[in-house]
Amino acid sequence: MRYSRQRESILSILQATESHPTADWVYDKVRREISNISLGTVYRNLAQLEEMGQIRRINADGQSRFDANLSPHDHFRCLTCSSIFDIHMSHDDMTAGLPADVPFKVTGINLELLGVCNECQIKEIKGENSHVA
Amino acid sequence: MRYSRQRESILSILQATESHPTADWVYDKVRREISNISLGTVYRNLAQLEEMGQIRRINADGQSRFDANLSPHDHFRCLTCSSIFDIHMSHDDMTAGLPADVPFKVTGINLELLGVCNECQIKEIKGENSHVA
DNA sequence: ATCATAAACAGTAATAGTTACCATTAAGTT
DNA sequence: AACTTAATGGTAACTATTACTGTTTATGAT
Repeated sequence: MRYSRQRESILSILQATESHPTADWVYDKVRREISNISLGTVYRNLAQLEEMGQIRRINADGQSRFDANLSPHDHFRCLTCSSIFDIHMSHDDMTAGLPADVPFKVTGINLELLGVCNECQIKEIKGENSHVA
Repeated sequence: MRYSRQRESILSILQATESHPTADWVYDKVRREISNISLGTVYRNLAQLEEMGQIRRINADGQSRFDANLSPHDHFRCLTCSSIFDIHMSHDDMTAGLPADVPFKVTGINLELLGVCNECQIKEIKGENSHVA
């Protein structure tokens, strides 16, 4: 992977915020530094940075949001305004005694495990989908 | 809410599967019963059923998936083929001793709390966003 | 049973977020 | 400095979803 000013700028913008921004928000910000940067470049680099494990993708409603904070943590998402807040709490605490001191009205939990299913692992061994991401 | 054959059909299709289908999959299925049903009708009804709490929406990658199984459970999503599987396990077990007997290679957990943030609760009281979903 | 009302519809157009394409630029190597 | 090719900017295309509009239909009242 070759260095690029665009990617560096995108990453540092993400690292400087705690707001879990969308690609569009990043685009607006990075344009102040690189005025003619293309939106496609922003998307491409966000995908690459995710692939390299330098940022996390959160998919809320219809949009991706990005987070450069790699310390293990979870998120609270407001169903009204779509804001995302960091939650630093053990999963046990979260599901057991749900937040009393937290200014959120929590109405639901989405827990999702990610990985590779059995069938895909088998195919992987057979080399059948080396072409799949 | 008025009865409609279309909505009934959509709901019963969802209740008959464990595959967490997309709107498009539901559309294909329901067309076998109501051949001229419109895709817009499928989307509208899925949104209404969700609103009424009769189905759950799961948002994976760029698409919504739907689940009529209302018993509390979580999901495993394959990063390769996008399949979603039900996980019936306590959150404690899930995050503590992660699945050993399960045929998934688990590489990540997304836990997301949903609800209404402090700011939105205040606005709600003031009646400022009665127009917001 | 007929009628009136508006919810729900089918069909289509429009939108939003994202990806693909391609000619040009520039990072890194020789 | 010349070369190779990853990465870019600009634009077109694509996919999932929503909005619009005239028509149909469920349902409650006459």
